[in-house]
Amino acid sequence: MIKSKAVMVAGIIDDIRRVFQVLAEQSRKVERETGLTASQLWVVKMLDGASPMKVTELARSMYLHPATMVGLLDRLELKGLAQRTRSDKDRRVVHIIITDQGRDLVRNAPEVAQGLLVKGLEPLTDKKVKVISDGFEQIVKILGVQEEPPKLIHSSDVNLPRRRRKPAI
Amino acid sequence: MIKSKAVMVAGIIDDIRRVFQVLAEQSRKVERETGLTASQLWVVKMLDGASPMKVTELARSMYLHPATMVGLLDRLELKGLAQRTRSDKDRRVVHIIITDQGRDLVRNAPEVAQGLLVKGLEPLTDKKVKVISDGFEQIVKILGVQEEPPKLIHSSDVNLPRRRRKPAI
DNA sequence: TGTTATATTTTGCAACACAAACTAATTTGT
DNA sequence: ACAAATTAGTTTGTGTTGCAAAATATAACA
Repeated sequence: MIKSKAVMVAGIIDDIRRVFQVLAEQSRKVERETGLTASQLWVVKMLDGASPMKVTELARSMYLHPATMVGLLDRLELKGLAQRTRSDKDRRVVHIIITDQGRDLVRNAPEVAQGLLVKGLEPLTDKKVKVISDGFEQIVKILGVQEEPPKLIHSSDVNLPRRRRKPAI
Repeated sequence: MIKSKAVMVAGIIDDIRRVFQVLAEQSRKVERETGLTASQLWVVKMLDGASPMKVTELARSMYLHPATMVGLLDRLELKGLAQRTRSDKDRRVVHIIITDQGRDLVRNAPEVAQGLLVKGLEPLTDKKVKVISDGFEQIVKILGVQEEPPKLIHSSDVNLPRRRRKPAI
């Protein structure tokens, strides 16, 4: 019997849920092993990709509130993985840079999903991998289109603090 | 130019990361709208699928620690979406049932990813949907195999409290 | 009967995530 | 030039998640 589209969609959603579960559990395991939470590791990786970054840039890239990012950075700085520097050009902004220790960590970080997936996808033929890859791109596109507009219409006030209320008195 | 397998694998990992982001953001939006966190909503949906359920059953089905589930249930009970009943057969166990209000909520719950995906996948041909579906199944299988053994070897003590230490005195 | 196992709960802790308010610096309007 | 508005980052306060360890209460076993 051939599955109907509705059934397949339901299956996809269920699969996503399961992937979600497994990755969450994985990240908890990594946390126990390395003392770094998934969020923290992600920030470090972000910095590894592009080093000085502003607080707001980082927050937006992770869809987080700036206040949340400050907390994350506090902990990372405490662990010596990132460092804050006040900008000279504009003294309001803070440049976050990754430390050597941070880079080391990224090198040796147990790749959460990566290791599993690389190993799991290894034995498949290129063609099969391509099929999977295309499927994911499709999903990202579907989820992405819905996600972009609010950011572009008014040029990114997503996850930034709401307009400050007039201060009392 | 044809992508190498390594590049495709990297792409898949990046796509998963992006799906993760989008869903996390979605769930925060739903939380703002309904006052229910993703975890809470998920428990209610679980109960909607099979009501009465034991605390431990629920915890295991969500890969959570029983203590974590207790907190979730406290909040759900407070909101009148679930209800606890002590079993008569075995007075240690607690049966969790979903309330009418809980069922209502599930009916009208803004389907986090579901809505987006159903709408996004709607215009695609059955064949394309199948390709995507197969891809996800593959990923789940890859992530799953690595994940199963610890549960099966000793018959599921995952996420159950560790052996209690001999009580002091 | 006493020991051991099971099911749930309580307590204590750390991280995450946000909103609101605050400080300091910069830009804009007049 | 200077007051008002904006921007960047931070602090403070609140609620949720998640776990481990210990506490309870009940059941099963030896």
